[in-house]
Amino acid sequence: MSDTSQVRRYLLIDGHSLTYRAFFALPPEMATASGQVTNAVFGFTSMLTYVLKDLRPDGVLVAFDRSEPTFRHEREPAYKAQRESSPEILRQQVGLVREVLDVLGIPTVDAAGWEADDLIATAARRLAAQGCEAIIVTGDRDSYQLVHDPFIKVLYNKRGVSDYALYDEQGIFERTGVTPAQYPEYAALRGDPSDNLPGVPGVGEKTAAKLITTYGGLDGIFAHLDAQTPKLRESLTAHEDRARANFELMLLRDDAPLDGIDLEHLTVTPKPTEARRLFEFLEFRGLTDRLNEAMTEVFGTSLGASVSVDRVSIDPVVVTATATEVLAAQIAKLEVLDLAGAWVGDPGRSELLGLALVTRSEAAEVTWVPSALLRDPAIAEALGSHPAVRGHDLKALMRSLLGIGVDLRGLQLDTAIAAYLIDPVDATYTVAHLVESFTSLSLPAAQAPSDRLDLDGIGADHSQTAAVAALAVHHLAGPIAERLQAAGVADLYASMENPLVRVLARMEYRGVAVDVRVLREINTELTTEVNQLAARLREVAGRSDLNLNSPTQLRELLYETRGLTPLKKTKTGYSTDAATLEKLRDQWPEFIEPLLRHREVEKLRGTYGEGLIAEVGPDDRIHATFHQTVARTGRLSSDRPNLHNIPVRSDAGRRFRTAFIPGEGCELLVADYNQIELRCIAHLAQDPGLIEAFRTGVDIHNATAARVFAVAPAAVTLEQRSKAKMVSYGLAYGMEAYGLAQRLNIGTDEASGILNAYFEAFPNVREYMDRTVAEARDRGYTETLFGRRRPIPELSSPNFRVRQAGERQAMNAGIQGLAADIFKMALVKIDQALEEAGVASRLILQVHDEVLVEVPPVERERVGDLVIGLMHDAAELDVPLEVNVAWGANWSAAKG
DNA sequence: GGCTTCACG
DNA sequence: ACGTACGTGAAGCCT
Repeated sequence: MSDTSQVRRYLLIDGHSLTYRAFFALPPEMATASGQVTNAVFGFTSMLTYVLKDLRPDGVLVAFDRSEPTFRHEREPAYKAQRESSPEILRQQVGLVREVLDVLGIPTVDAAGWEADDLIATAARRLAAQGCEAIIVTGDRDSYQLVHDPFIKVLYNKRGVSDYALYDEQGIFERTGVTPAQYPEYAALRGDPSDNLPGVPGVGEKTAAKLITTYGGLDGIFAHLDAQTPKLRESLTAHEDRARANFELMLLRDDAPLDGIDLEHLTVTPKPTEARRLFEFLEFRGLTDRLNEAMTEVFGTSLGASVSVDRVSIDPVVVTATATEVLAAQIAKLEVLDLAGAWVGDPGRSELLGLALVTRSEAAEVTWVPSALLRDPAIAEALGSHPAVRGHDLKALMRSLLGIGVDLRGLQLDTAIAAYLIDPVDATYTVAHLVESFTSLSLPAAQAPSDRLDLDGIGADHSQTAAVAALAVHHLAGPIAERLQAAGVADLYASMENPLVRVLARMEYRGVAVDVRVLREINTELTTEVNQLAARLREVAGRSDLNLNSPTQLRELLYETRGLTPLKKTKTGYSTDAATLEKLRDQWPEFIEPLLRHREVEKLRGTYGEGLIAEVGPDDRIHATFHQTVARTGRLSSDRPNLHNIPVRSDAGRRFRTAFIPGEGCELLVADYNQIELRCIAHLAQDPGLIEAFRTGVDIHNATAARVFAVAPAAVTLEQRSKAKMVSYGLAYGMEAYGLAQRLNIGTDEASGILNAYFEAFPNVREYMDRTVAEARDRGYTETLFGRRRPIPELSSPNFRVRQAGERQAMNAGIQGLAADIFKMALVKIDQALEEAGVASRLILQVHDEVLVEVPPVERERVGDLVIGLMHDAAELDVPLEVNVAWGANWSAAKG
């Protein structure tokens, strides 16, 4: 901060002049995603940042011209003269500059009929009279005349946004050859091109300065015309009136009204929340940080306070009955329980060190509870029964806590999931991000080692990080809950996503049992086959060093060495994917056939053989993580490993499913929805034909084929049925004739005929697709029956291709999203019912429209009925939801 | 880290 | 003239 014992220093900024400079210094392509051009406002703000940091003033005043026509000046400064051409974009940005100043709490002034120059001159002289230092920041030279040691200086913007010169009297003299007081007469003679002011022809900088210094001023010069060369004398005589008029114009007035401006107290008091919002809108990321730093350094008032931990209280390492009772009682009394876990490694997977909970929000007090203490029954119970738990990505914590006997049942708000519902496209749901976008706070930078708490060496900095996260949640909860409401997704959150967190945590915690011996056996067989195939392929190719996993090498071999006709291109070259190879097969069957098989087997070996074995835990179970905030349609996703893509379509691949088994003493129940997406389409489109078909329970693809190909259901051929099936599924994705043709290996004409026949048979479907796209375009987002929203900004893209992709996404989102919603509701209900029934059966896996449940034989009938019933009733559509159920000793056996 | 390929619904 | 079916995650190659 500025040293108050020194003379007080103020910056007087010419807002128009600098905005104008910035506008031309930066490219007009600079704009926000929404299209607002920001070059001038960015440049101005950047200049402001530089000058604040460099000059460290005690206060700032920014003056603007009033837009009304001036009564005094006939001349128009260049930027005004060009208003018609640079126009709207510049004018808008002057408005934005004023908004920036407003949120920063920097005083501004303007007055009808007065130019910024005059307001600045007035302020500068008054400040000087009080013994203060005034530094005028401007790109206009008029202000040179005000320079007055040691009180008034000019910081002149030479060019760009960061090139300045600071002039005192000496500086002005060196720059112009005259004193500040002589500057108006000097400028009257030579003119000011940048200010649209013509001077006396033949009089440039040097002559003007020489004349002024020799004769003291215009009067002296015109009194000694005879001393000049004939040419100069002639020009001066001819333009005396202009020079005299220029002089009048150049003189700045110092009697402008500074209404409401207290020059003694030009304080800067930012409005942090509004500032964050505005800078967010303007997309000033790095600049915001620099400006914030400057504001903090110079004025000690930052744009946003950090989340701060006043005190982390540490409970006794030695667990005494009294200590735990006290903590448990304290937890029970808290109205909300804001908490965050800390792990050595992966959240939810590695060992939980403990958790931080906000015990006194007013004092930003956080209590650190090490894991050892969490095992205490009193504390476990207090945590488990607390009805209003809030946190960020609490599934990870729930999963860890289940491992030490704590069952968090009272989740009220998970900020990560709430943020996902508010904008499922954003994809960055870290605590720090949310704090940035939902509050005016920020997260403190990592603590220096010396600041670390000493918790017996264990988890020292982790506890601090968790403490900050818990407090961040505390600050986030309000704003996020508000936004959930505002976005219309609060009900969806409360009824579906919130309860689902614990359901998934329980599934992850339990995991799915696998028979590792089976996995190894499959893997060994696959490895043998891969090796044989590889040897054969290298021989056929005559290349012992051929890497069959390298698309580059295959490309070279197939298309260059062997000269096969390339069919499809990728970004980097010709494609060698399976569909392409299939078509090239006949050109070199003895290589391509084993290559295709090699691809398949190598994929299975690498991804599933090796991959799954590596994920099996010491309990012989696989504990994947289910992500609730990833898929933009509302689906779940799975990783480490991905249990959503275990092979089933090929015989070789399906074998992996035999390794997925029920736990000891259980059977495996596998239940899935029959044709759920098609049923969603039938309901959404309200298509009588489709609805009828589903209600009567006929083979849907057969019925569809009968209608599309106009034959009796009994006369439908297998080929017709498979075409109809392809069309039905393609629909949900917005497939076009070309795509259908590719997949059915038929001509585009035929494909187009089939599509048209489909839409004629089921007219409401096409109407639904059109309506959905139109609605999404209007609103900017799609919405499922359950109120799940998905923004589709692509719909307003200027790029045709991108826009078309957006249309397909819009068509698909309502369908895939509705199916996902239905399934999520079913999961929540099933888990809840199993718990209420007090049975030992557990959900262990879900795959988009399929659930796996471990069931002890005695519970078989009860649990089977319960699962079928709940899935069937998960949503009320105009078509029935049909559920297939199968039982087995492994996932494959159970699959019909 | 981007690209290609491929496993699933 | 161009590209062409939605949504995921994992592995291996290549720069």
